[in-house]
Amino acid sequence: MTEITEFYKAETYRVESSVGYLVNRLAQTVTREVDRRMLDLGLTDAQWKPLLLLHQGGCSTAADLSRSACHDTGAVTRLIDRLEAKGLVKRLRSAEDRRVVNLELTDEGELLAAEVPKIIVKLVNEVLTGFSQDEFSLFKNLLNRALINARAFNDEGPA
Amino acid sequence: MTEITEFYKAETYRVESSVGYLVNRLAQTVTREVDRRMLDLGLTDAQWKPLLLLHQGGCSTAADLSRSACHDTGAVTRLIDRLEAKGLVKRLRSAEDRRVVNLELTDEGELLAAEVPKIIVKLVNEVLTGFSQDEFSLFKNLLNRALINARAFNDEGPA
DNA sequence: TGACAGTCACTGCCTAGGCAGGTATATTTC
DNA sequence: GAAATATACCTGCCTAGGCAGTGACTGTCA
Repeated sequence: MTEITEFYKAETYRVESSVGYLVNRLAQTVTREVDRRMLDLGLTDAQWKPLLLLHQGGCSTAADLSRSACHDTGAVTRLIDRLEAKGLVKRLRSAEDRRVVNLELTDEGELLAAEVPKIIVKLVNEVLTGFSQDEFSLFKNLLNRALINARAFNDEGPA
Repeated sequence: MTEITEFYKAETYRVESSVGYLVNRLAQTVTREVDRRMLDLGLTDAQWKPLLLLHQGGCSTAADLSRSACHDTGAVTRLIDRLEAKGLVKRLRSAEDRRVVNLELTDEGELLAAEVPKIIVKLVNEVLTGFSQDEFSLFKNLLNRALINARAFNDEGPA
């Protein structure tokens, strides 16, 4: 087990000065901006990801999507409900495995999905304004390492 | 206006390889772990922050909390409803300004709030396992710069 | 003083996700 | 082939937040 450095102490902890605060606020702020820029497409931040995953072929069922986004399957069911109601996704019961519902984008869904990367890429590049290539790599490296540390919790499970 | 580097391109964009993905996943994973560790206290990730802010004296009204967390005032109203229902917070209509409802922790609320920093600090330090002091500083610096870039969107408003 | 803008808390309606439980179907194991 | 196990999807109930609109109140300024 690696040594744990005391970057923070309970006695002097302040919400606003924490890394956790920064990470959450960054996610919150960007999410909100994505929502705003997706308004023209009639999409939300939660909806563009499954749309793009279906478009790019990485996922084809609700189970795929829930694994891919680390979301509850119930949440995904309802997310698909909303996408289906908007006429962007079709549900097709699989013939091979009758438990499975295959998801397909409608023509309109495909059209929207194709627009998504342009918006997202533009925004991410803007958020990284002023970053050098080295800083960009380092940022990803640090985020990745923090994520790996955090993920370890899930695996350990309750003692 | 600073130059914007094309770290990502729309044609080759993949959800899983994006910095945005890392930031969101990190926030999501840590949030879920906080929820788990707060179970004993009967708190959620959303609830420990207002509790601590009231405890430390940084906030004393719903408006304070909504500004502090960048949340909708409606969301805060309902968050306080839940904290009040748990017997952790009291609402006291202000005499000086009768629009204002002053918030106070109950005795039980104070007790819980005092436990919160221990849990949070332990978790954050664990997430930063393996980080050097330099990396820690750099991480905060990069997050801060990204956040400042992202915040600029809100200020600009629609064109 | 009386209109007006701003602030505070709240409400209804929406999207969104977690958890627990249920049903149908597949797969594995004996 | 029957029983146990796993998987896929769905549902109800919960917390949670955004947006728009409301009523009560305060401060300002003509």
